[in-house]
Amino acid sequence: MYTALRSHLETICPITDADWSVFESCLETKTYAKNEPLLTLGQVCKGIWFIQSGSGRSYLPNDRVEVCVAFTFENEFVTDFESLTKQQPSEVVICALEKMEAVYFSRKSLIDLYKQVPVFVEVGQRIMENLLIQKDHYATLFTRLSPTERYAHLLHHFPHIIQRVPLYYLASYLGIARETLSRIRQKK
Amino acid sequence: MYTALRSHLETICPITDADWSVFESCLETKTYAKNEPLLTLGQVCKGIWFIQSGSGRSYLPNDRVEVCVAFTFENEFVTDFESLTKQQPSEVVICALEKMEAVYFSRKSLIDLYKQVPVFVEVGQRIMENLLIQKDHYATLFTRLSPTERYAHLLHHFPHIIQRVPLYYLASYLGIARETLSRIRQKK
DNA sequence: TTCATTTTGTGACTTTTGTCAATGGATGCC
DNA sequence: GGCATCCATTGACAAAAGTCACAAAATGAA
Repeated sequence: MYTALRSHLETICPITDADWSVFESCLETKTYAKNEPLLTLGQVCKGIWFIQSGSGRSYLPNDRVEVCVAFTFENEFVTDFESLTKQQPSEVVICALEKMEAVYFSRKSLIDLYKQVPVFVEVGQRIMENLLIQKDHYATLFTRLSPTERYAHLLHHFPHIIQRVPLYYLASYLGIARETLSRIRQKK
Repeated sequence: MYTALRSHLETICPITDADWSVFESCLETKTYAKNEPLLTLGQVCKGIWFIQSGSGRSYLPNDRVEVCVAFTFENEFVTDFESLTKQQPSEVVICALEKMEAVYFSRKSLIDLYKQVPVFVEVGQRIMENLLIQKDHYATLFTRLSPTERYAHLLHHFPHIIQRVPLYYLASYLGIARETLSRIRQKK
């Protein structure tokens, strides 16, 4: 069971069958219909999802307009990191962009796991490192590049995002108006 | 010695005198003149600095224009996280914005420390969590807010940055032209 | 102080992007 | 199939920010 998750983790650190079975007992499969929320506004995030199929969208519903902050796909983790670590109400909404099947594990079970099976501490560390580096790249995308360059960057480095995400969400993610994105795409 | 660093870490997790003395033996004081580099372009980052006095600036020298990506002050850590964790050449330059005194510890000594004194694993985890949340806020600053709002946000949440950083660096950090920042400040 | 250098501010103009309104196409539901 | 809704595109115009040129402060060194 959960072979995709296991092989994903094994790219970080080898895991023995015994260690894996401890982790496996914390896992739970969850499915979501298109547009169904994984986490709603103001809810305290209690765990982490690993997407087996489908995709997710994280957005800030605050202002008059939604702002998409992340898209997540197969073999990626999704959570509201700030709400999860501080156990405070979430400011983001996470919902299924497409019909989604995910493996879910709670923060509580993760904390226990860290005590029982130390190898997972290192795994968690590595995942957090990668998340931080990703966030940094995303931030850089906005400070350094013009809208046209931002789109070109996605096209080059993350073409699957453009293929699977509606353009009006993509525009929001890139911090530009839908119409501007339309014109950028025409020029190509 | 290094009381500022110790009390900073103790806000995260209590540390016994015995544990602290192990850590202390890894520490080294370094001083930098104004504009002196801590880390240059292409260099592999080997450690982490904790600023005791003064301030630092991290910037991308890539394009024709420098892009400031971070300012760091007393009681904050500074490093190039990506270069440090992947041990690859740095794409950012870190230099002293003002005359700086810092406590330095190497990645190598940190890895040893994690093995010898497990409490520091948790400390490291927490620091990384906070870094990730900070980065996320910075990224949001750019996707959600207009230049005027970005400046207002800094003024409200990080007034010390505005007080101590030259405006042309600040403009670069905010992703706007120097002149635009000048005009935003006039309007107030 | 004086001079040179660095940093900040202003005005005129250009370019880019946003906004509004309308249209066309696609999709899904009955 | 027909209809309604959602999404993407386009045009005209407005607003915002960038660029260039230059001036005014501020800073620092001799």
